Amino acid sequence: MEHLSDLERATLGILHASGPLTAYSVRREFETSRSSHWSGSSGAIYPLLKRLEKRAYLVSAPVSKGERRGRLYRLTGVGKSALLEWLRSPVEEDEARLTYDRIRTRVNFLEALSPTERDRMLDGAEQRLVEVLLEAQRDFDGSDQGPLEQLGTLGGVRILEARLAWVREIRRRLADMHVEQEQRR
Amino acid sequence: MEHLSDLERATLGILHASGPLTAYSVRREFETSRSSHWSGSSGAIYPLLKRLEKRAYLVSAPVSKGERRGRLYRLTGVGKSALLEWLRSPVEEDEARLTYDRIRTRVNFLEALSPTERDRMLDGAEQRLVEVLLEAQRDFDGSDQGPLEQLGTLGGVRILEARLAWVREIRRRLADMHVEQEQRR
DNA sequence: GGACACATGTAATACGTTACATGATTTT
DNA sequence: AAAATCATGTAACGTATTACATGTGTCC
Repeated sequence: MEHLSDLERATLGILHASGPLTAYSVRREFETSRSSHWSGSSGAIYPLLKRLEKRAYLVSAPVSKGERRGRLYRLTGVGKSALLEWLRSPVEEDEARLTYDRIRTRVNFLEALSPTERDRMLDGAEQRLVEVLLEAQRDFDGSDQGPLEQLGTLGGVRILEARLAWVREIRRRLADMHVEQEQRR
Repeated sequence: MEHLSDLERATLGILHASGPLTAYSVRREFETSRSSHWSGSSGAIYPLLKRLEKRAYLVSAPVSKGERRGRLYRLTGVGKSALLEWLRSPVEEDEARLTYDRIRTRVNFLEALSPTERDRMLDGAEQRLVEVLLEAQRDFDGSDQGPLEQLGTLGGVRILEARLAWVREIRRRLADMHVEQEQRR
């Protein structure tokens, strides 16, 4: 059964949810999904699909839309089993722990900046988060997703809300710290 | 000035915050940090430090603790400038958007499971999130970090809280949906 | 003195990104 | 007819992971 990467598993999931797709359509799913950190670059997807087909998770059939060559990829029984096995497997600690947040990465080194610069950075972060949150909320509200597929999108919204609240919280904390320092003088 | 990866920037930040360090100590910062998605493997860190030294962001001097060979890496002016340039640069949309959450990746494909299996998966996710959140809160409370370094840790806590609340929310939603379906029969 | 953690490093491997090449289809 | 977009793919590149090799210091 071997090991599958998250990108590979997500690809199996997309193929399961959205039926047979061409490589290009798979790419677009990743490209347009706002809550994916994968770019869906062709250099990633095309080799990945070939890989998965060689391992029998997928089969492809040539498709002729007009003159265009192309292959439609479809999940095999093996592929579906692998997807289900993953989804049914116990959630590991790493899955709960591991997150990646580039704003948090910056915040970790806030110390290197002056108080003014810190606030400027956090202000910028706050603005971006607001922008992105609005987008995500629009995606969620005016979505053609079913109630189940929406749940992932909802997670994206909730996490953005939390990140925004957090940035605001630390701006307040820093402002308070600054006031305290002033008073101590 | 070239392009630096996030891991490289984080390394500069660590070196700035914690003074001269050996490669091993840098590794441990990543390994023990619960809110980093980098493993801090030696195969990543040793070449990275060499790379940064070759590009003049760092300098190293041999250190002799007992008989042990080793090199102590220290930030140069160039390195500090690069760090500050990064921290001062406007926050980009991608930094607000891009997050990685393996539980959300799973949830996106919940549809493939039966209602019972869905709940089992979410229950497992909830338990893991509780575990990890408790750890993170302990880290935050009993921490020897200064108030500024704590802010990143706080972000980790806040995001975990949000992810946990989200998982609980979708469990409720799914339960409600299920009840509705029962009633409709 | 044996076991184990500390510490430094390299090699093989895998895989995602960027950039590029190519051609079909649609739009203007 | 030219430009833009759709679509498929490859090649070069960088870099993170895993596994391994090696040796030191410490604890029992």
